[in-house]
Amino acid sequence: MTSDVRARTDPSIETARSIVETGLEGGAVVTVFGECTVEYDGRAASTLGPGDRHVMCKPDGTVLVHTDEGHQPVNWQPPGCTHEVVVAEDTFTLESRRDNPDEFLAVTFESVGHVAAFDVTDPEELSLSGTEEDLRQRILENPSLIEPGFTPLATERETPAGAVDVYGEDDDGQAVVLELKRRRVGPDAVGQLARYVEALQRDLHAETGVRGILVAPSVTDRARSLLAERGLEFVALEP
Amino acid sequence: MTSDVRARTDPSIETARSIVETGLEGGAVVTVFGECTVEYDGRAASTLGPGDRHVMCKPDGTVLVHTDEGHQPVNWQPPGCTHEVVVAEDTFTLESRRDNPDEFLAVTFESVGHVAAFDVTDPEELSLSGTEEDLRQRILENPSLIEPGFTPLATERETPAGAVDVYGEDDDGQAVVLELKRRRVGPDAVGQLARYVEALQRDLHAETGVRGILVAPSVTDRARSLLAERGLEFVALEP
DNA sequence: AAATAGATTTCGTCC
DNA sequence: GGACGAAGTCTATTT
Repeated sequence: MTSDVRARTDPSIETARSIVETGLEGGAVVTVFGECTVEYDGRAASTLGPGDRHVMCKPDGTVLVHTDEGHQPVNWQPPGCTHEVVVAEDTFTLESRRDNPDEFLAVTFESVGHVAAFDVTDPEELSLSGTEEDLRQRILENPSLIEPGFTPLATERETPAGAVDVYGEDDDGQAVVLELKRRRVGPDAVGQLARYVEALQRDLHAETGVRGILVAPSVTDRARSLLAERGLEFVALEP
Repeated sequence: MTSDVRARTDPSIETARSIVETGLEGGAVVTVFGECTVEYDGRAASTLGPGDRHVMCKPDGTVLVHTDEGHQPVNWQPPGCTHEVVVAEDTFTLESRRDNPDEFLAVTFESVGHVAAFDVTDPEELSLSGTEEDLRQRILENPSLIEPGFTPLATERETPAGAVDVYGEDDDGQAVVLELKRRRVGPDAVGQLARYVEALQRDLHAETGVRGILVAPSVTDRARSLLAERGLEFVALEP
C-alpha cells in the first residue's frame, strides 16, 4: 500500500520549497526538519536565532515549531492562519498570518535536513473519560456522595457571577452550591466558589443563607484556610 | 552538507520499527506519519480509533500525536517519559510511561506512510517580549502610568494569600496593591486581587485601608461590576 | 516534591 | 464574536 507522501532528505532549497508549497496547496500536513530562525509578532513578540527544529504546518492553518525539548512548541500560530512560502537566495521562508488578533510568524530555513508532506485524514473522535463532566454525572446519579439528603436541582444554574456547576438543597432544604474540580485545588477555586455563593445569596435573598461546597480530590493548605475564613465546606471526591 | 537524518517512505513495519528504535536510542527527534490507534490511561483515560496521524517523539521523553487539525495534540505524553517499541504481527506499538502521576500511552501503527529520525540540537533561547513581566518593568520605570504620586515599594511581596505583583503607596501614603494582566480580564482576576487586598489589610492592620488596582488593557462587564462591589479600582494599560 | 500563578495558553460552549 | 471556565492543560519559580 502506497500512501500520499512526498518526502525528501537533504533537499535543495528549491526542492524543499516545492514540496512545502505543493503540500500546503493540496491540504496535506507538511513537516520540515532543518536549521531555521523564527520571528513572531502579535499578542507578544519573539525572536529565535538559528538552530535545528521541526516545523509542522496543518491544512487548517496551524503552524508548530518544535525544538528537541518540551511538550509545547517554541513558536506557533493557531488554526485559521494563511501560509505563504517566500524564496530568497539560498533560503526559503514560511510566513503565516492572521487577523484578530493581528499576528505574524516567519520561519526562515537556512538549510533543510528533511521535508515531508502527508495526507492526514482522521475519521475518529477522541473518547475521553475522567473529566469534570464525568464527575458531575457521578454526583447527579448518586447525590449522597456529597452528603446524605443532598438533592441536586440544576446544573449550570446561572447567577450574576456566572454559572454554578451544581445547584441543589440539603436535608434541611437549605440552598447548596457545588464547585467541582477533578484535581487538587488551590485558592483560585475557593474564590470562584465564594463568588457563586455570594451571588446566589443575593439572588435568592435567602434568610437561611447558601452553603458552598468545594468538591475535589484534595485541597492545598492555603485553600483550606480560605474555605474556613469564608465559611465554605469541602468534600473529598476522586475523579 | 548532509544532516543526521534517517527517513523512509512507505517502509515495512520492520524498517519503521528499526528507524524509530535507533532514533530513540540515538537521542534524535523521531516522527511517524501513519495509520494508528491510541490508548491513554493516567490522570484521565482515552481511546482513539484508527486514523492517519503524525506522531513525534523527543529525546526528553515527550510524545505528541497530532491530527490534521488544531494547535493541541489529540494525545500526548509530557517530558520525562520512557519510550519502548513493541512489535506484533504486522503492527508496531510505541509505548510511553511515567510515574507520578502514573501515566501510560500506547500508539499502535497498522501502517506507516513515512518515518524520519533527525538530530535536533537547538543552541538558541527564545527571546520573548510583551509578557506580564515586561508590563511590570514598565510600571516600575514609570510609576505615574498608574497614577501621579504612585510609588512602588516591592514586587512579589508575600502575603498570607500569596505574592502580590506590585506593592506600593499612593500620594497620601496609603498602601496600594497592583494586580497586572497582559490581556483583557474577567472575574477571576478580580477575585485574585480581592484576596490579596484582604490579606494585606489584615497583615498591615492598616487603619486607612488598602487600595487594590487591577491593571490590564480592559475588563469585562462582569469583572467591572465585581470591582465596584468590592471597592477595587481599574487602570487601563496596554501590554 | 508541592504550591502558586502565568501563558502568544488553547478549546469548547453558551449567550 | 465576546465571555467564561475547563484542561490529561504545560511551564517556570519559589518554598
